[in-house]
Amino acid sequence: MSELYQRIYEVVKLIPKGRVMSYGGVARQAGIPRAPRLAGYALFALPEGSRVPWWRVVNAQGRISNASRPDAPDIQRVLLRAEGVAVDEDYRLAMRDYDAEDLVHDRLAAKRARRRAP
DNA sequence: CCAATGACCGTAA
DNA sequence: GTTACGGCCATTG
Repeated sequence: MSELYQRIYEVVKLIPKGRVMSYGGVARQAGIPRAPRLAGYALFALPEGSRVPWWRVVNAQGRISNASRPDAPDIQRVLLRAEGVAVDEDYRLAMRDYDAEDLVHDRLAAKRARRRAP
């Protein structure tokens, strides 16, 4: 597994329950601003029993676009709704309310600061 | 090595 | 609010 994938997984793990992030946002916070598609690859490559909350990642339009399997969008919607995220019948949600990029950015900054001066 | 591929993004209309 | 298009870049064949 590449080091890049690990960075992506670390970011996704920081998304709190009931919040989401775009693929581009994940890529940015992982330090690969021009490779949002890579986030998709990384999630596609996730093993079955992984603890990475992949369902909290949607596209920048606030829409579930998961084509890994035909029924994947429905699975993802069920998981999100179970956390209190309102997803409509067209698999869309309000990014304005749920985007956690700033939050994750702060958590990463705090983590880096702590590592620098424990 | 080159070409195709894709859980995408930003901008433009 | 939408959809369409060009660009991105690591992975795959």
